[in-house]
Amino acid sequence: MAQMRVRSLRLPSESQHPGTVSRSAILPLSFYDRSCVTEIAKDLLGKILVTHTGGIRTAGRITETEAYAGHNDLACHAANGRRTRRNEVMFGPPGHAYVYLCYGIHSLFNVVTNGEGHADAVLIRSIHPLVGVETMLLRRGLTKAPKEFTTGPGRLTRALGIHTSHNGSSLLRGPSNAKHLTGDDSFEIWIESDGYRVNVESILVTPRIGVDYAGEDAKKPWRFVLK
DNA sequence: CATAGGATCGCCT
DNA sequence: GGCGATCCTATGT
Repeated sequence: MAQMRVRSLRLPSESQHPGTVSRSAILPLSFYDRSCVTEIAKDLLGKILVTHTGGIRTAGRITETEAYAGHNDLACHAANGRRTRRNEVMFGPPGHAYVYLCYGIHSLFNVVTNGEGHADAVLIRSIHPLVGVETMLLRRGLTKAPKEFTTGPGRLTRALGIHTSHNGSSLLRGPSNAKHLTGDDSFEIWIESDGYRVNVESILVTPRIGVDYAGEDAKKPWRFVLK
């Protein structure tokens, strides 16, 4: 990966949640502003997806991603340059959230990559919970933590409180300190690195899930799973 | 305006 | 492994 400039983020007192480290770095624009979406999808494994609202932080380590390669990819919403109100955000600048509703129920979270006009995105399919487990369980309507409750693209968004109203949100900002704000006014999403290293042998590569309609593109090995 | 189908999940058998 | 939930999006008339 090209050298990237990271912005140091000093975490406030809430950082002594188990699983966090004293210092993390929000992924900068240069991380998302790259042309190889499969490379970015791989690089996102091991990073930490964070949401912060009303002073409450929830976060988990990314363990599964899928790359969607814009207009050349029949599995992508922007296949053949299709541009609609729903997928408009994908054509915009990198480092933003593309959140859309799937099967009428699930909000699916993607990060927009590559330069403006290139509708590339990475779908986040699973995280391992790290911060704010109680809050995430509450959002999932659970009282006790099952083995895995933030696996699956629909379940992780629900645990993190992400929904379609966050479509278009920038991922380049840190936490809002505006605790007096409520609901979406204070909702921030970002992805950070805590230095966790992923080695190539621990990455399982498979075709993407649920894209059988995409012909030959359905066979492309663009799903990445942290073993 | 009508309608088919979807980058899923959870519960059932 | 089957199926219902649940509703937006895209597309066609």
